[in-house]
Amino acid sequence: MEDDEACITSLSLGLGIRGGHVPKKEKQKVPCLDLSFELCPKAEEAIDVDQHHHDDNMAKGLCFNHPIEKSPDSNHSNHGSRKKLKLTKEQSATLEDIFKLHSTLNPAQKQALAEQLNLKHRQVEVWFQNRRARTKLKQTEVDCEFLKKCCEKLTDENLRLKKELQELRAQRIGPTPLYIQLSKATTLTICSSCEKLLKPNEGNNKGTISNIVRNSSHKLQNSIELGGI
DNA sequence: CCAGTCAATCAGCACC
DNA sequence: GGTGCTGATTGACTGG
Repeated sequence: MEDDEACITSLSLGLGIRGGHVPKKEKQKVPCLDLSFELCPKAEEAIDVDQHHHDDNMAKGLCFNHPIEKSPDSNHSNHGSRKKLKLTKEQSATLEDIFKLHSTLNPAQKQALAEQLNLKHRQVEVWFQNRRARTKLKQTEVDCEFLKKCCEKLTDENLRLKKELQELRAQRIGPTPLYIQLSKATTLTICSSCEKLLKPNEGNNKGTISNIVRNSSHKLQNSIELGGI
């Protein structure tokens, strides 16, 4: 794929920027790496001392990730507990840099990066997997927080608008406390200006105080709904 | 079917 | 000892 080439170049650039002082190994042969993967830790250590400039971890004996030690059939422990690889600052920084550019890598890129960092292909793969998962998790948390704030704002706004509406209604109606207690349904059924809603026998009661209040309040309601607010 | 990815989970380690 | 971070494993899913 043409992408491979381009991306490998960018990987190399990334690494060049970050770890300029680390010379890119001249055609570091895979067999060499593979050999180390197949050796038991001690044997590998011996070879590493000879062949590789290793990082702090290896110097401290902290670089433990060996497939032979954790072959698929030997589930967890060959010899009790496993040690955990801790990436060096430089390794982490390089991985981070590249992750910023590409959150996923193709196999060739992973291999190239693994060789650059003295890691295994699988380790790079796992690192990117975890990084993606944790980035996603963080983003989800951020989104969640954002939505929570939005919800709070909308609730406040809703409350504020309700209050405002209530105040406006009270102002227009004047000092008649009856109106506030009237439900929309009630005002609609009794309104004289809205003939289709008017029940036939309600005409008789038009002149009562309560109906006058209801009528006026419904007229106000209509005007508010139609264009006022 | 296989390789790659993801989600869930485990587990070691450092820090408090 | 509890907790957070992070490397590693496993199983399910998916596209080619």
